[in-house]
Amino acid sequence: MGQDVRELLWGDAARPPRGRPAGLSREQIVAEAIAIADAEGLQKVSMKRVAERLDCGVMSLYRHVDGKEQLVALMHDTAIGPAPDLSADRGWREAVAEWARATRAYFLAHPWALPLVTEDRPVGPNEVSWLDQGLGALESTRLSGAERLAAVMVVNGFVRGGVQPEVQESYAGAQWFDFMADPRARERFPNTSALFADGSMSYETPELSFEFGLQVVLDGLERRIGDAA
Amino acid sequence: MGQDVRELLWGDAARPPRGRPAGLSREQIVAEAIAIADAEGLQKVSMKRVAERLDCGVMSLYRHVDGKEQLVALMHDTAIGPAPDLSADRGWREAVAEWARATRAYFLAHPWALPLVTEDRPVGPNEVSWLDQGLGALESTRLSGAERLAAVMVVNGFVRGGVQPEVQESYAGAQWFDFMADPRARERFPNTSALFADGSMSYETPELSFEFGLQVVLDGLERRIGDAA
DNA sequence: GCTAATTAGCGTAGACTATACGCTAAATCG
DNA sequence: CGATTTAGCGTATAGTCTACGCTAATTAGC
Repeated sequence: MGQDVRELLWGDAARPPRGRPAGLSREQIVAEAIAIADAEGLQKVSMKRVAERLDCGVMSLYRHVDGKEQLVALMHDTAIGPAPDLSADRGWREAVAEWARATRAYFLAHPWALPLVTEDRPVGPNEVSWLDQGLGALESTRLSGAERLAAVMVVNGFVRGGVQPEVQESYAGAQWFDFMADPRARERFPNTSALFADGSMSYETPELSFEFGLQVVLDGLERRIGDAA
Repeated sequence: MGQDVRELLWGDAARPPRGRPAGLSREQIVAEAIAIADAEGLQKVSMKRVAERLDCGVMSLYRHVDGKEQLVALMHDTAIGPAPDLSADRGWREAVAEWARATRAYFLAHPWALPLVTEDRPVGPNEVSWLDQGLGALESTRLSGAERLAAVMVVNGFVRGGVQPEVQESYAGAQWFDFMADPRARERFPNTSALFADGSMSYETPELSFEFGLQVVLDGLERRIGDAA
């Protein structure tokens, strides 16, 4: 029931008019799974929990979804949705910046997706549309295909890395305090403890850090691109 | 037995001379877990498998490790090891480049660590040393503390993002082919399908993509830093 | 050397997972 | 009215992690 990439991609649903009509739908299942993940985290998403929410038997889910792996992949592709349209004529720099900000907004809205995208997993059509828009943002430049791809991955990697401390307890939390509390930390981790001491690690203004990093990346791209479009 | 950060950080093992002596050690357990992950992937690492390799009962592991979560955290911190010493006087640019290349080498050697580092998890002392060295590489610059931190995270994010397609089947694999095989792909994902058509997505020369991205990031940093040290 | 204290090893059991199989119910087609 | 097709789902199986409590091995103090 639906590992067919074609159906997932192009929406050739083609509901067969024979047989018992479905009460459940894949969309409902995925939506409920996303709701659980948003509220309680990805690891609280189990087939049982999803079935309870939909008031159906656990095995009924498998009529609409191949298994948990596919369900999780669908969660991501559904939650991220189609990429924003960047075809406006603002020039590549602002287009890439918008792409980066939109990506960041997604991970802030659905923090559970962050570890997910690093996993080896099937890619969905919406995610492809994001890649496509990212590449499109660089269309006006004279970068080669491989360079454009590399550029999108630089931006994407930067966004993910920057969002992580915003989204996860451990980074901003008491963890650093434990490390830096020991007096020997000054000797062993001098740079980190200095940063910690002056409050630079508190992540109180994540937007500023993000914009700083973004401008760094864009500056680097601009130098490689040469001219602005 | 040992969620004590202190012991983990500073090696204050302080084996108590009373009681039955230990036949197992945390180091052995972690080493065996790493061996499994290297050979078969992280998800093949179970307490049972580790115990089998060590020829001991499953619950014996819990005398040396708090639980699976801590074990996995220890795997990463042990596998990555202490950061390379970058205190040579090559200037910040080459120091950051070395840091990035070393980070990439780690993920290539232990691909299972890639999804791991994106998870919300306890950070270990070796990982802190990497952060510290990364910050140290930028010591000669006039960047503020927060900016240095942001810079390290840009580089780190870039490395992770760039390594992912090198390490995972799905990215270089038949997945893209499925998407791009359909004639409608040209219309819906024009930029991606163009890249796919001319072979730019085959990831045949990952080093080149990596170096391209790295230079982009370094150029961006250089512009923010102004002078080279 | 004996006893108490301390620690390591680990078997059992419980509470979770995901999912393969096969049955039953509900719909349409001929 | 069958025959066919599909949906819903109960049961059972094979995993997972780990809390608890017992036994064994060692040392400290007497």
